[in-house]
Amino acid sequence: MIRIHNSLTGEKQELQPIRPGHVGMYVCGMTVYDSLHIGHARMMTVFDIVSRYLRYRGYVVTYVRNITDIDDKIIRRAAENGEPIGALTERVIASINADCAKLAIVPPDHEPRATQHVPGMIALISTLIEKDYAYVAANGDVMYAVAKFEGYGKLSGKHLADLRAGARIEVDEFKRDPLDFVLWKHTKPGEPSWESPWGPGRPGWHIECSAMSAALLGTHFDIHGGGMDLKFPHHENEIAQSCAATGDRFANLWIHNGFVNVDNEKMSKSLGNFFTVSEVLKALRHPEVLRFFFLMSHYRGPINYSLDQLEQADAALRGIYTALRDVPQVPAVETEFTERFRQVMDDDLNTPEAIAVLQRMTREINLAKDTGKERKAAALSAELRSLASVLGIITLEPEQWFRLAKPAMPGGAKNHVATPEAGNLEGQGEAAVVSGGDASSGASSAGAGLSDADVEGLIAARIAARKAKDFAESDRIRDQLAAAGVIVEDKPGGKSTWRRA
RNA sequence: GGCUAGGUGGCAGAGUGGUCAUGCAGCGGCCUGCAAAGCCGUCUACGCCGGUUCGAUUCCGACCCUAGCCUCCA
Repeated sequence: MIRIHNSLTGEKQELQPIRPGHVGMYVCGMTVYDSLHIGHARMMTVFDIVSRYLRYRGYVVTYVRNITDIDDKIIRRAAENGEPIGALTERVIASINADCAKLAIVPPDHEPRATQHVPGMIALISTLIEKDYAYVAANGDVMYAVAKFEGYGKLSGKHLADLRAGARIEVDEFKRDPLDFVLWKHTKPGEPSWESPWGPGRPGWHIECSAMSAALLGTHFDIHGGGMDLKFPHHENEIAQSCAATGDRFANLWIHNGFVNVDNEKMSKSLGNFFTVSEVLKALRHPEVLRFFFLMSHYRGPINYSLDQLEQADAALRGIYTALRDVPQVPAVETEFTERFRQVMDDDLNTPEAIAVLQRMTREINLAKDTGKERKAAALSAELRSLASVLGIITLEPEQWFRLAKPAMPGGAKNHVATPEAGNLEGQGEAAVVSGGDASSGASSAGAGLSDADVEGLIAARIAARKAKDFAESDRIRDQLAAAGVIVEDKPGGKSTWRRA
């Protein structure tokens, strides 16, 4: 039984798919005017885990994650850049897809774009007007009449009266109620527009998701997700639109992921504490480190971004890969660890606890190796890899992992400056991090620059020296390797392995 | 002001009404030519005040503090 925290009720509830065995999930994706930052990446990773895990548990999942490709910010950015809107959005979408691929985020089944669903939005707005939930304001915009919808505020726990009392919104003379929101914006000079019964214009943000989810998942589906900040007003408004228009229940379960903070504050451009994925990946041995960092804490809580945290993720991964080294490949067999893994993941996707299970397995493997139980070590390793693959980690062969060097980062987190507002799409072409399959990788970023072959040569020389009991020479070579960022580990039987620091 | 999350050991971060989180760091051992890695052992916890209870970090109430939202935001 899988239980998930439902933002609508504030409690964990059992996942009971509307269609047995099938789960429909809609997640609010990106407005594509700038590259992916690590807050977005966490959201992507969280819902990637949800879909991966549900599939692992045997459900057929239809995962929809939309792309908002028409919006004020996009129009403004395109104008600033002096490029067509389509060129901007295509470029940004490509860069986001590249980042997601590095982070092992499985592409959703559908990535609808708002501009492809305008007719559906127009139909939805027409219905809302017919049912008297919406009206055409004097300025030509179509507004949603919030007061007409009885359940407004249920998701976010807000009351209309409180919202009005605390309203800091400038009073818009065209609105009947300060809380009413735009469904359709009448066209303004130089902006893209679509024909509609209310004249040329473009859709408001909230209606996009109502239309796209209905088009791909129907009017009643299982899971709706997104970032915490979308709870109000975006998701509240979606509910108001969809339920009012269709009379159906919309989403059963609402999942909201927590934020990535920097110095315990939300990342934001105004604070200048904003990190793009491509920038962060340059400081990491492998993108898996960032993914692991996200998984180290529960998806609903906030996480504080720091290089120190990433170091810990790197160290934790090293520990797991170390156990998997020099273990023969055998078929995976389920044990009590698998059972425990499912138990904790079934309980609201507890990835930190799932990682703890992997780490307990790591110790068991090491112990088995130390006591000569190689079959047991191999079996556990296979099981560990199998479980890790559900989380999308431990994707490399251990020897590949240990040949990757951690890029040199001068200074600490403070030197890890925020991305400037402009120009952070530059350099998308250069790979920030070597990929797992890249054989000749690693060496260049280590600074002292020993190739894998150089290292192997020195290791062989050192083994010979040790065999001859020339420990002075042996230690000299080890120091030489250490200076180049290579750590030697001697094994029983006169063998040695190595890894890059 | 309203709403929503939180406050756990040096750090990160789970969880539980009375035996272990886990990782990093520390300390003591084993192993090693010496290391490294690994293994074993070990130390520093549950914001504050009441209440329920044989017993609460875990349940209830008040309080303090932090973050987010209430305007576009993953």
